[in-house]
Amino acid sequence: MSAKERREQERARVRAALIDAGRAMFISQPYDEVSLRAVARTAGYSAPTILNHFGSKEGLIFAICEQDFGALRARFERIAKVADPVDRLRRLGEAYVDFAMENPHHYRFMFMSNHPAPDPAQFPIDRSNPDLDAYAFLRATVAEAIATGRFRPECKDADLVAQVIWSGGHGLVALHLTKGDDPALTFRPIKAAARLLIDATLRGLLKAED
Amino acid sequence: MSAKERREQERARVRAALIDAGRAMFISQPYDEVSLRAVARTAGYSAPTILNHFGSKEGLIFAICEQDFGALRARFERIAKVADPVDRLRRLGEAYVDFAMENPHHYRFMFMSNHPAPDPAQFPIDRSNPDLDAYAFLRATVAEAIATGRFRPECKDADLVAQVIWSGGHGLVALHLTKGDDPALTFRPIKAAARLLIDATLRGLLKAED
DNA sequence: TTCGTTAACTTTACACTGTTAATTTACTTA
DNA sequence: TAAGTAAATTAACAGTGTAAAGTTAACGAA
Repeated sequence: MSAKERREQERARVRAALIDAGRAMFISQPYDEVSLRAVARTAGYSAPTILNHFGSKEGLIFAICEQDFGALRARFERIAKVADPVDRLRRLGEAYVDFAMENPHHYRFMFMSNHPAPDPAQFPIDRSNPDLDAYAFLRATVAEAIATGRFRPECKDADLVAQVIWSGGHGLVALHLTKGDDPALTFRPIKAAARLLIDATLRGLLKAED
Repeated sequence: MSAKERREQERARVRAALIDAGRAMFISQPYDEVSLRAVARTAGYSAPTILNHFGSKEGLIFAICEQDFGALRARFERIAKVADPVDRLRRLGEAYVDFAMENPHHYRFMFMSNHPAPDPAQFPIDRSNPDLDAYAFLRATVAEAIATGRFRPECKDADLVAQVIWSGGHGLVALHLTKGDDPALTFRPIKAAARLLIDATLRGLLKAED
């Protein structure tokens, strides 16, 4: 093994250690309550080391999320095998809501925080590959259902339909994450709401016979 | 005028000045990019004066939002006169989306930020009065539509149905506010999406004959 | 009128934050 | 062995929200 390779391996090891330490804290605390210094301390490094590896605090959090979103991708891959595109949409919605509630801080950072899109050079997300990108997967499934004539005639635009469906799922999750503990809002169990939401949205978008 | 009254009036004047200065900055910048010191400076006071009046930074921002949400309430009051509850729901959805897009930072703070519910003593929002609270208004309208037999039989729970409808609207708005400038997501115009979303959601929830 | 009280505001200070710059340390290579 | 390089460190910067202490002015009672 060359010296350069060894250096790179060591660098990857440190990077992994920082991500692990960061994840341990980020699982239980949201983005803005996890301080770089705290992560660095638990990892056994100093704060600027994180910046050296990830460029910024957001870079670190994004790296953590990027890794853990593999779990969502894995579920998508299983769902991709479902033959009927409408069934697939249903399963997709359930998986999306489940994932968000299991990883609230990840979800919050990825879909509810306003940050410039991460540097594609450092974190390449293939937006055109449905296997890797959640929205692309949704859009492709919608397009398939449109192509096979399942949607109502006014639903010809796959992006528009996908965005309407995504809005429902995201809204349900986001409200629960931000307002779920508001005692004045008697939230119904999210599972029940998700079921009604998915059923109603699809019924409203699909042709009557479905 | 008694001295005490004069003092209270002066206090209200300062309070209004702080709110005005805060609003001017908060219109164009989100919550976390508006610093107390900056607001205080433009209002001609020192930072702790804001804390004296509003208890915390969030207290100030909430006071600003609380005032400006009067515009939303005014629209709701007009909509309240619409006879048909389903028509009312439609109008409600449109008004909600419009308001959010016209006041993105207010919306972000009120519905997309995680803060403990504001002290009810200082900011009393009557949750039971539909004229004042957006969710209460939505819920009451849903309940009326349920009572008059417009919704499908599985839609008996006004809270559940209201939360499903709210999810759609909130999700659409929230996605546009956080991801609206992501070049990889070709967002369709929000007006068009809102129309399809509202149509589809209601069609999916209402009885077929509607 | 004068004195003590009170309220409102300011200055100062604290404990943080993410980030940058300068510096040290260790290792590789010529 | 000497030079060079990469990666860590410490120190420092410019902010933040907020708490405590100090200042000033107006008020009510003697």
